[in-house]
Amino acid sequence: MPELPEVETTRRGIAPHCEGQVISAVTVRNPSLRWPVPSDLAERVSGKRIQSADRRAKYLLIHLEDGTLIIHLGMSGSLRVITDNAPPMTHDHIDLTLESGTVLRFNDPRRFGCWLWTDSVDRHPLIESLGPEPLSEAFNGELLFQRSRSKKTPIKNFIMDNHVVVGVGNIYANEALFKAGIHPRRQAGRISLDRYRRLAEAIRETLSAAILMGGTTLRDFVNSDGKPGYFAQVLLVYGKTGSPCTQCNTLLKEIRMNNRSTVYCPRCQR
DNA sequence: ATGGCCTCCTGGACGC
DNA sequence: TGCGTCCAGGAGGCCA
Repeated sequence: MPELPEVETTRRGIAPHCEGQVISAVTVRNPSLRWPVPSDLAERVSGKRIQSADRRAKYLLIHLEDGTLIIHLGMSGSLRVITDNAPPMTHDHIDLTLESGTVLRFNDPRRFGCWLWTDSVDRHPLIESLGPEPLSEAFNGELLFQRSRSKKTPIKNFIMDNHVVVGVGNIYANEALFKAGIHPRRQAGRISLDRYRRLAEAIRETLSAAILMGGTTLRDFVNSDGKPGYFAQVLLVYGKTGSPCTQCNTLLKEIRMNNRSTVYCPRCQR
């Protein structure tokens, strides 16, 4: 799935097409997503003007006059801008038709994504308890240090916890820990402030670089134009088990953590 | 409260 | 060519 860079890439792709537009129709072909698509979604949003296409964590927030569409792409979702009346394909579950004729089309083979509507997004249970954005001023080494005291969970699990910091998924957790030289299994509560400063910087750098390259496409991520992202070409550890470390030539090792593939350099990461 | 595990679902890769 | 198995970018919810 789309991790934060892929969601941000999607947001930037759809924003110019939908901001200021009025929604003229909603077509739900399959409401069976992670949570059922609200049966009154069409009447909630039809005729409403889109104020902005925003993002919080990996949620796309389509702000309307009187509420917000909360969209998550799950593991396999994509949102594309359709301008040529192309017919819907398999797994094209939802169309948002705009007054301009442009269609925002949601495709999600695994259906782990969601489409919800709320009139108070800041108090929505999926949104209100999220940690800071990794690219904001509020996110830094001090924050990670403070929140990690007495935590026994491994550092990789810790930085993937949305209550700590949002938007760090499996690929970028692996990459950031490698850049910061921290072993993914190290206990979060036993890492120094200094090392947390390096880690916060590594997370920030990794995510920013991925956004600049349009996200990571491993199998099937496409942006709003249906194009892949290019960050996969510069991954340092994820998907590179058995390859030599770019720093020391030691062969990269793979372990499972929470059933997610975890790749690291046994020499550089302590 | 904390941490770890399961689960939702489809499809692609791989081995036999 | 076909079939079974495993794996995948998330993250809420449940259980100990």
